[in-house]
Amino acid sequence: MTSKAQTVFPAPDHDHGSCTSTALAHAERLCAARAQRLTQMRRQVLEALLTSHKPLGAYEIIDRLGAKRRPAPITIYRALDFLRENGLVHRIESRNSFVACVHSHAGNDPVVFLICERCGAVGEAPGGAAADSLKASCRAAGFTPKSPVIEITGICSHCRQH
Amino acid sequence: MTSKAQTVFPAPDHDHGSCTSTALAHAERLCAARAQRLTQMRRQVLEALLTSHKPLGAYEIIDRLGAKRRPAPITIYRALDFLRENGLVHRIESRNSFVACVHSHAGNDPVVFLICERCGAVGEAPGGAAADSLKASCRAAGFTPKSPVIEITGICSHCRQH
DNA sequence: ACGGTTTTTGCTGCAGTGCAACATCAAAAT
DNA sequence: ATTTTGATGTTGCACTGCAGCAAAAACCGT
Repeated sequence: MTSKAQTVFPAPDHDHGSCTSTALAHAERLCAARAQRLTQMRRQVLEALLTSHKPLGAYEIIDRLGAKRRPAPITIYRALDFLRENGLVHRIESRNSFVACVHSHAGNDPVVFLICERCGAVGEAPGGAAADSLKASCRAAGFTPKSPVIEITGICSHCRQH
Repeated sequence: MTSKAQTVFPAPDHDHGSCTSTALAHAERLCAARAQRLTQMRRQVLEALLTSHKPLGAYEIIDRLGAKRRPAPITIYRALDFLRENGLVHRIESRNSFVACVHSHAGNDPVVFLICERCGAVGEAPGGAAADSLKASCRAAGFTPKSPVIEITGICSHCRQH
């Protein structure tokens, strides 16, 4: 079961470097396939999110690539918009912050974000099962759903053990 | 089925006045029972949310009670904190705004917010069924959940018909 | 009614979020 | 080569949300 939990919450000591470069390579392939441009700026923003492995706010992102010249907030938001449109980044609504997406999402099943209060890590759990009952609730209310947001705060498996 | 949908999305032409005063009376009873003080400020903020029947941001709330003297944002947030702690108001995370709660929530089942993109109305659907599968997802990830946030954007029953 | 305590509100200031409008510059299409 | 599109830079602004302190109001025991 530990192995299963790790697919959602990577161990704190896992190989950041390799998972970052894997994700970057995937982003490049995906953009190439779609004729979308993964520019310097966009790549840097994605990279900042990948290496932090936690949700970051716009200003935190600026701080992390601010060595040379600090881009304005709007620049970050535009890069984030692009990355979100291409499914490379998610927005955490309850935190006004953003995380890099590590999976390839199966179909358009909604994702459940598990947000650790202690360490700030965010895991993505499959939401297929919950989606069915949510759709039923929507139907009962005569509501036509578009994008479901499911965010759960709590304590992650690693923090739990201490 | 229309009657069922109306329990989640009240008809645009329903009797605001009576549902507002009912909710206010309920708030008063609840605060009295808990020895909590429903002060002028708090009451006014709740009233603004009830009469609007849509989510409002802090500044919008200020505008609605600003006739006489405009309270500072912090005053509004404090009133909102109080109202939320007592379950009279919910925060819509994906909008940074707040709605008055119209039901008595059964137990601590999570609520599903259905947010209409067209008219801005927010309905509260029961989330008991979805909660079970979400809890299962959490367990599988070794995650101990606290407060689930479920918000779904889409088109409500009334807007659908036009 | 009095003073003391607690709660609530007012006030100032600040950091972060997020967008609009416009200018500039580079790449792609014609 | 020219036009069109897209990306970034710049300025400015409005909203969100809280910290810290001071003043005012409500509560309570005597």
